[in-house]
Amino acid sequence: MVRQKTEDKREAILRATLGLVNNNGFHAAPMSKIAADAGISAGTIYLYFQNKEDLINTLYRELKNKFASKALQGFNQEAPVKKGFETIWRNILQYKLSEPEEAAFLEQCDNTPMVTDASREFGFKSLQPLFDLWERGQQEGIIKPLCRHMLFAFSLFPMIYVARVYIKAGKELSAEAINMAFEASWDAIKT
Amino acid sequence: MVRQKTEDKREAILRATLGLVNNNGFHAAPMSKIAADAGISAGTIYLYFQNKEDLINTLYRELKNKFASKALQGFNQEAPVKKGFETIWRNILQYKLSEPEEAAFLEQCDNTPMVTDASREFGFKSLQPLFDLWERGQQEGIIKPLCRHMLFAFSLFPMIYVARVYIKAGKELSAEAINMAFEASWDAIKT
Amino acid sequence: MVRQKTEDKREAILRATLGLVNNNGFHAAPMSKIAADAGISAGTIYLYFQNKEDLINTLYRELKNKFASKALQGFNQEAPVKKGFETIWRNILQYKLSEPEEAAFLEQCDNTPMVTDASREFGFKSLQPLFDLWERGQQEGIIKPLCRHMLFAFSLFPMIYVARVYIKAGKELSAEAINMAFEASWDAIKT
Amino acid sequence: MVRQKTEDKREAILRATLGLVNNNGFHAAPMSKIAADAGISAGTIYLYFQNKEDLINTLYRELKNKFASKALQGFNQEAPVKKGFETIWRNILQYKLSEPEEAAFLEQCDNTPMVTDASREFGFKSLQPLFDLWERGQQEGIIKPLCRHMLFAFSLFPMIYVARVYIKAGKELSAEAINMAFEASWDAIKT
DNA sequence: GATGAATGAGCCTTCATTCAT
DNA sequence: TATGAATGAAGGCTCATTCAT
Repeated sequence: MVRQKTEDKREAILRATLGLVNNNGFHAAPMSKIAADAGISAGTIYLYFQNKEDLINTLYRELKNKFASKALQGFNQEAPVKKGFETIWRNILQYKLSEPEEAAFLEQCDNTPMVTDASREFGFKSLQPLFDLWERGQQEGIIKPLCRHMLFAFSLFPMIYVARVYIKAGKELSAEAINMAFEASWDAIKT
Repeated sequence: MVRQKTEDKREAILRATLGLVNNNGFHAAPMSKIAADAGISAGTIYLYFQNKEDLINTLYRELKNKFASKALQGFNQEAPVKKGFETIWRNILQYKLSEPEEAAFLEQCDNTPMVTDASREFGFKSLQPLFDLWERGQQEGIIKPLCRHMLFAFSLFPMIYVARVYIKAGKELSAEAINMAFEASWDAIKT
Repeated sequence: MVRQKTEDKREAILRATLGLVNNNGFHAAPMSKIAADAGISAGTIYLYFQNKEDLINTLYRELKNKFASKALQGFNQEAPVKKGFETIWRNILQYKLSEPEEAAFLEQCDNTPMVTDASREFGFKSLQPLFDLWERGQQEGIIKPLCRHMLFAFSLFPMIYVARVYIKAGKELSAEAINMAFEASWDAIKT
Repeated sequence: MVRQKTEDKREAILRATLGLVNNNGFHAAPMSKIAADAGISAGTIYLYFQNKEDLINTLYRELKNKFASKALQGFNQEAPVKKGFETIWRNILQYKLSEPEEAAFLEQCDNTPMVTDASREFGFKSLQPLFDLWERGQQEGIIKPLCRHMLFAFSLFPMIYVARVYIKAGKELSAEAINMAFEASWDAIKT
């Protein structure tokens, strides 16, 4: 069998990119260093990705996909609103804590022109089931009649921010603190 | 008079930097363009700042200072906790809405290695009076016993995020929406 | 059969090269694109040609050969000088008009260091019968005693240039214009 | 006085470009080598020219200008047609022989996509007085009713081609040969 | 203080060529 | 024979910074 472009190499490039961008931002992740970290030659990257923008956006989308699938794990469309929300909320926190590198990368991407609007839109849509849940909650009168951006801002952003701070400081979040944080999140959006 | 002229130039450089970084991120703000926008020569920047990092960090700190002074405007240490919090909360929102350029710049800076940790720490400390207020609230049993990062995340970050989204979309926030947002913020941290 | 297939591939490579070089010049004809256009793998080219220079020079020589055989079609060594010259002159024009791609390629090659002097010399020699004819004409006192380069320049180059201009503009050359052009060519070299 | 971008440096860059392109074609004239030959740093070129295309086109236009002014030297609008034509014809030959480097460069440019159509058009227009002369000749019935491309092809292209061949071979053109060549040129276009 | 021409390291990307399969 | 993934040396260009004026 003819040698195939190995999935391994593609993965290595993506992983190297993730690591370098996380360490010092996009400006510290030149293609040459990515190649070196991936253990390949610079030109090889272009066998797997069209250019740097494509590489970054591909990584962004793959991580967003992974993030969404983790976030929705065990989520039951028909569960009560609060229960469903808690599932997703804890999933997301869990992701942020257990995959801090990926999480940090995704956050970096929200502020760089290297990531296209299309990619960002794609990322946003990955949480559609959560938005549907909120809408149901609003119809049931359980959730405040705020737009999804507001709801996101009040119930998820804080936790994401907190996770980042804790990760950076190397501290641990106690189960109790997490419970309180969830209650705060819920309080913020419930009617 | 000479002194005046000199101050002008410094200001012009800072303003040009703000504008360029905001438009397209750090990578679109080369020193040469900053100089051009400021109406001076490239070399002149180095009479006022050691290098690019110094320029960015200086701007960051100055804006943080301005932000803090606006945030604390009219704030009375001895007012009731909720009242005091509301004052600051509305001040910050006001700042985000009326100085979107500066606000956007500060947020950009939170994700770039160009801004040193020392600068970030400096920025955080500028809101000390708010942290003191929270502590008093906790002693009075009015505010949840969360760390300041948590409290910040739940009561201020959401509003900041919302303001950004609205600014970007060019929409206006109704007084009513603002009121609801404040209540959500307060609900999130009050006991 | 296998032999057939192999010849096919060689031909496909040469044809792909011709097409690509003609469209945008040598710099737009990378080996990878040639391979793609020929429907083969990049490495395969090197089974048929030593390297790019060899490929280009081979194509150049083959086209020069084809050109010469067309140019001399129906040419009779013993015909009167003017008659013989007219035959070749019209053949060449015909070639330039009916095979513009090949003609354009050959002209491109006259200005690139990719084609060796040896190849160019080879190309020049392919018109030996015409040079012999001119020499006979000079001995008969019918043709000006100019060197072959001069004669070529005055009687053939102009027509080639004109054909190129017309091809580029997509216009047609009328039979009358062709006749006039031939007379001008003849006038230029006849005594 | 503040140091100015020296005209010298600009000239050095143009001269280096001319030399390198002439030696081995465009592909042998990388910006880095041009800079080295000009005795400056690579980045400096970009202070004088926007990019490589701009550099090449600028050089092309400057040489065309120089060429045109040499070609029209001593040309008198009101002289008899043949006389006027001879003046220009000999001027052009003189230019080709005395400035072979420049001439060779201009010819290279006619076959590269690096030179824009606009530049080529510009170059063509520089000989307008000659075209006017031809038109007058046609009105007077002295010159064949051919389009300017044809006239150019028959009366100037050959001489240009010859000059190139002689230059390349390092031979000299005798005054007699030149006279004959002129007569051939005139014969080709006169009625 | 102020200038701006000059630098040169470094970036992204292309492409002729090789070689294990 | 044929493949095509892999290479790595260039190439064009940018930009933070310096320094002679």
